[in-house]
Amino acid sequence: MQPASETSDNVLTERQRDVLDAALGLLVEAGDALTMTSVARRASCSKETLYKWFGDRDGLLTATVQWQASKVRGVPVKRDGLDIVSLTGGLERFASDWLRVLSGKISVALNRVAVSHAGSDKRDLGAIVLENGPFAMARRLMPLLEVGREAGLLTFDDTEEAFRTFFGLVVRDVQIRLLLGDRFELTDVTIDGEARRATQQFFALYGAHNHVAERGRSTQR
Amino acid sequence: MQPASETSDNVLTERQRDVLDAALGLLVEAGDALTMTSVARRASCSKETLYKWFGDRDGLLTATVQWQASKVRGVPVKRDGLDIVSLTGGLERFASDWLRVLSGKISVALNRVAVSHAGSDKRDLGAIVLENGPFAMARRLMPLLEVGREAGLLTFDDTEEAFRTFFGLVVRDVQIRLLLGDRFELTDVTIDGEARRATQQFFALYGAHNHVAERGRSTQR
DNA sequence: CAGTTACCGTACCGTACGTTACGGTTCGGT
DNA sequence: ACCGAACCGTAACGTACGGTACGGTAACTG
Repeated sequence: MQPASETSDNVLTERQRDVLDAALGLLVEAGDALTMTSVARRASCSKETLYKWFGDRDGLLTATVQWQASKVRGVPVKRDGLDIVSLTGGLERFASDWLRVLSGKISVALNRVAVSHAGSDKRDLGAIVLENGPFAMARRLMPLLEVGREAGLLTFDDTEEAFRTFFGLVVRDVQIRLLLGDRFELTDVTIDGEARRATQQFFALYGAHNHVAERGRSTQR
Repeated sequence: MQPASETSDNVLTERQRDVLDAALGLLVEAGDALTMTSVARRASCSKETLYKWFGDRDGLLTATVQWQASKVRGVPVKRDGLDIVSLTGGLERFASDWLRVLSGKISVALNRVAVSHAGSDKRDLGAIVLENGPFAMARRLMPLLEVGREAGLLTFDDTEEAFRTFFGLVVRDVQIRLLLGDRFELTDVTIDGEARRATQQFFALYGAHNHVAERGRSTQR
């Protein structure tokens, strides 16, 4: 009765991973119109097996989202950068990677299905995407920000506040426009430019020895 | 064959508006699980009438979204503020209104259904929401920004760039978290604080006679 | 080799829901 | 008073899809 994918560990056979990859592809192509039959056909497996492994359709969707999430656990940002140059580079690389993932077909498809299922009674895909999206980003970036503060390069009281501002400067309206189906030209060079701009603006707001940062700081909280 | 709602004008009888209000309420409560039967029952009308007026389910959804959009055409921002105080106030009020709408149940429900239907072959709800959401905001705010620039209070080359940065500073991760089902406490006082912070940070980046603005400007585009 | 397990392929069942059809009622126009 | 249009309520139809059952096959185990 308990499907194997219920366990928090990723105990998936290679075959199961193949099936989930097929489901992922179908999710990207067909969105929420994905059916159990189509997954079975694409993965060359029987529906009975799908139900045995994943319980029901929701379980399959959940396992698919978790499977993708487990694949994108990015490399942690290095904290060795104590000078302004490496901190800037770290932030820029971070923003660049982030925008690249965010604008990918898989990310858009996953966020779409999670949004449409949010608020449902059953397993909450929104929480999973939230956990492996924005929250994971925060967990990875906030230590870097604090290292920058300890090194005297950044000035802020609330690390989460600073992160969320960085989020806003990087993402802006890109994600919501992609989710709403706006055709969006995001070349690699554009993304790098966006990352550079966001990082510069972030330093303008939170850089140490900056009268603007002092002003902003006095009104925080 | 052509439903009445196909015309770009809002030629809706009072009865039709009542029906769409019922559909709107159902959309907020049940999300995409809204059924034709439930709308007919809630609005005390027959399904035959729904099909005659709106063509099919997609037509009903489209008309509902457009109906809500036609209701929120906000008051245009006054452009008479040429001094820094009224410009700041205008931006703050704008940001505050925006966050309030964005975090409302209706907005979340509409964005949810639009996101889940985006990329569909038929009528594109995503385009409608995009047009009446972010794009409408841009059309309303960009003139104000340009008035501020002409008055020597703001400095930027690309108005749309400036607007998108303001967007990022105001919205940050609020909308995506709401869409993904994150429980979010947004009291009125919190929203006002956010609006004030975003406006201050925007002035820090784009305010005239600000060395930061000059720096940022030199790297734009 | 017999038995068990795991799986594929397919056929099948039940139901929910979009869509249509129809009888009955109200109401404005003549 | 009569007619027709518009509309309500409900029943009925068709289908798509989630979920289940079952026969067949290959591999593994004793």
